[in-house]
Parts: sequence; C-alpha cells; structure tokens
Amino acid sequence: MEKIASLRGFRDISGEEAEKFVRIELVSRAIFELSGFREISIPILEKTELFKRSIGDTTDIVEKEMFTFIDRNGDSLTLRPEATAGVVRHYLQEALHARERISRLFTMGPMFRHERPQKGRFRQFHQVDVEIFGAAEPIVDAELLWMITRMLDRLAVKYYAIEVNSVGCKACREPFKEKLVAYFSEKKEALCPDCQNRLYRNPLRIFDCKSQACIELGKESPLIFDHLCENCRAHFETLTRYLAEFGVDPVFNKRLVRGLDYYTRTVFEVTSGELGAQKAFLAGGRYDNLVEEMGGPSVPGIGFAIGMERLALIMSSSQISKGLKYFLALIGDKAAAYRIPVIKALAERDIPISYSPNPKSLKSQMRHADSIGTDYVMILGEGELEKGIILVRNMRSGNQAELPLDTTSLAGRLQTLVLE
RNA sequence: GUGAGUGUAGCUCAGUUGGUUAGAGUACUGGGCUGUGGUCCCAGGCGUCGAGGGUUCGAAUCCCUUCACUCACCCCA
Repeated sequence: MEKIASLRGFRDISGEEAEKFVRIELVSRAIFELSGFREISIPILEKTELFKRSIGDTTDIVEKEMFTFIDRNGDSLTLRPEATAGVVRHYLQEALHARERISRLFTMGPMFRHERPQKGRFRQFHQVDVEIFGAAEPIVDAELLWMITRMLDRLAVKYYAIEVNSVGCKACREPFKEKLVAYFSEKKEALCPDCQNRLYRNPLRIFDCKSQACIELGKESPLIFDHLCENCRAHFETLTRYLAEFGVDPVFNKRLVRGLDYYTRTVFEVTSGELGAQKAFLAGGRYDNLVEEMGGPSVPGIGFAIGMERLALIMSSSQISKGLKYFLALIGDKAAAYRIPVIKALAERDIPISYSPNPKSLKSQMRHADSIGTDYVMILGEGELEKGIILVRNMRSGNQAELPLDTTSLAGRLQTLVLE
C-alpha cells in the first residue's frame, strides 16, 4: 500500500510548535480582551467575490494565489486567504455599525494561499487577526501598536522591529500616483520587466521590488509620504506623538507599502531578522474606505494579522513548569486490580498519572516512567499488598516512602507528601 | 509559475574509481540486575537506498524521466 502524505504546503502542527501555538492563543486572548476586544469565529470558506472586492482584483493574492473552486450549484467559492474580508462581512451582516459605536473584534484560525512553500510560508497557515471598526482617530492606531509590543513582551520575543508608514488617503493618493508614473515613465527602460508591468497597474508596489535597478531608481523617486494631504499628515503626526506617550519606538520607513489594495493612511509591519526572506511576522494598517466599498456605511477601520508559524519560529522554547507527574507501576495480577481505582482517584484530584498498559518487568515499567519525565513512581506488588501499603519513589533522588494502600485517601496523601 | 540544492533504518547521517550479504550513531525492545529508571556492557528487529525506466556480468553509486522535500525569486503572515 502506498502511504498517503499530507498535501504540499499543508502541515501537521505538533510538538513544541503546537505548544507555542497554544501560548500565542492564550496570550492573545489575555491581552486583547483586556482592551475590550471580543473573540469571534468566522467561516473558512466564502464567496470568491468577497475577496475580489476587498483585497483587490489586481493583487497577486487574488490573481494567482487563491484556492478557488466551483461548488455543486455553480457558485465560485474560495478558501479565505486572509481574515479581514470575512470580518468586514460579519460586521455588515450583523449590522454591528447600528448596534455599537465601536467594534473591537479578534479571531484566529487557518488561512490558505496557493504559493510555493518556503521558510515560514505555507499553503495553510494560521493567523491571529485583530480589527477595530468605527474609530478614525490616530489614538487607536497607537493603541494597537502598543498592544503588539505588550503581546510580544509577554511571549518573550526580543529582537524585532516595528516599521510604520502612511500611504495616504484617496485625496492624496491619486495626484501622487500621477507624479510617480510620470517619474518612472521617464526611466522605464531601466526598470525590471515586473516593474514595467506594475507601473500602470499598481505603481506604489515598485517600492517592494528587490531588483537592484529598481531599488536604485526608487531611492530618487517621489514618495507618497512626502505628498500626504493635510489631514493625512496631521493624522500621522498625532500618531507619532501618541506612540511616544505609549512608549512605543518604531522605525519610520517611508518605503513601506502593503500588498492589499484597501489600506489607507497608517500601515505597519513587525519584522525579525531570524526569519529568512519572509521577515515580516505581523502586518496591518488602516482601511478607512473598505467597509463602504463592501456595501456598508462609511465606517473607518484598522487592524493587523499575526502569522502564527512565523511568530512561533522566533519564540524561545517554552519552559512552563508543569505539575509533578506520577506513574503507577504494578507487579502481578492481584496488584493489577488496583490500577483503575488508583488512576481514577488521582485524576479526580487533578494529579497527572501515567501507567504501562502492558506491565512487564518492574525494570521495563521504571524505564517507561523515566522516559516520560515522571517525578514520582508508585510501586505496588506482592510485598506491598501483604503489608497494606504502596511504595512511592522520588525519581530524582531515589528516596522512597510508604503510604497506606487506600484509594480514597491516596490522592490527598500524595499531595501533602514530602519526599526529598 | 521560475531557479538551485537534497532524497539511504523512526531520527541524524556514512557508503571509496560501479563489485558480492548496505553501515554507524541515536531511538526502540529484551537481558546483565529473577522487585527499581538514568550511567555502563551485551543482544535483537528494522530498510522496496524516493519512484519508474535505461547502461552493465554487476547500480545506493552512471544516464533519462518523474515525485517529494528544502531554500531562493515573484508575492506575502
């Protein structure tokens, strides 16, 4: 029989990585709920149209990276490549704009993009997604960045950089695009083929290019940051003041742009040098027009997504001290009668208990106990049965003690046992 | 989608200019120690050498095809 393996880019999350995922989830909930966010869960599958309209028709994600298929009834469906679109859909579908002035939501789960996998990039990957609807003021931009630093602090992530920029609003972007196209058109021959194509479709993205020629040209080009309208400039300046008050110290990167069309004004990325080519493990920004463009009222929004796989890569190994572990070793059929009663008694008192399903020699059971990091082994055989006791051995020191063989009192006695 | 690199035991990897029965470490199981783990010693099982085809008396080794993984590009969390 041929073995069946998981699909390319679809992985099992296990071992240390799984523990880190749980820590990310726990810390996320703790931090975000403190700031008034509530957790929601939204579908993985949506109508393709939702993503086309929110992310943008001409983005790479929509053009070539979505898992899209035709359903039995002819609808085009897509596995979500990011979470914001679905959260906006939820916001409108539940009419949250009519029920509360500000909505603070977060969600977590798998996302899907049909890309070639590499370090820190997979076809199914996981994000924690955080969104605020209904607040245009720069204080929430600052608050989000501050929450991010608290979260990374709590997860003991030390070496990272927060990059911030403003990409302006409609009012300042259209005139700027014309300037940009004018600038690059003069030097079109020097651009790489990709960027020659980008020039008319999405000129802002030329700044993302890694080809040396385009980087050189980009150094001299006009920047959106230098052509912000008055309101956008004021927003950004207030943001920097608030960031200082929060004690957040970002890097201002005038060249930072994002791959999704809906961003306005504040955009940011958190990067780590340990991640290889995909150095951003968190990214987000403001999207003041998205809700309206999705058919809702004019409601501003801002949010970010954390790439859990990438974050896990830069988290140090967890050293959470777990409770003491116990192991039950049995010799002989008579002793085996105590197995289930003892296991039940300890588990009911929340004491971690393991055993060998097929107890052979005591030696083999001791090896088993040792291999799983047991702190105390309880030994029960003929001798103990005769004396009416159970032996408890401290696996670190080798010292042993005797306790009465009485399942109703055993758990309590173990909890108060002092055995150096 | 493009490029490069790598596929040999559960894991990490040796394997000479093609040569007989493919190895080591680790892990696992058992024993030395008949009721006591870790250290030590001994023993044991394990492989369709990624898959398919070709060259050859003979292929893990050379050639072709294919698949998978990894890294990078594009782009992105």
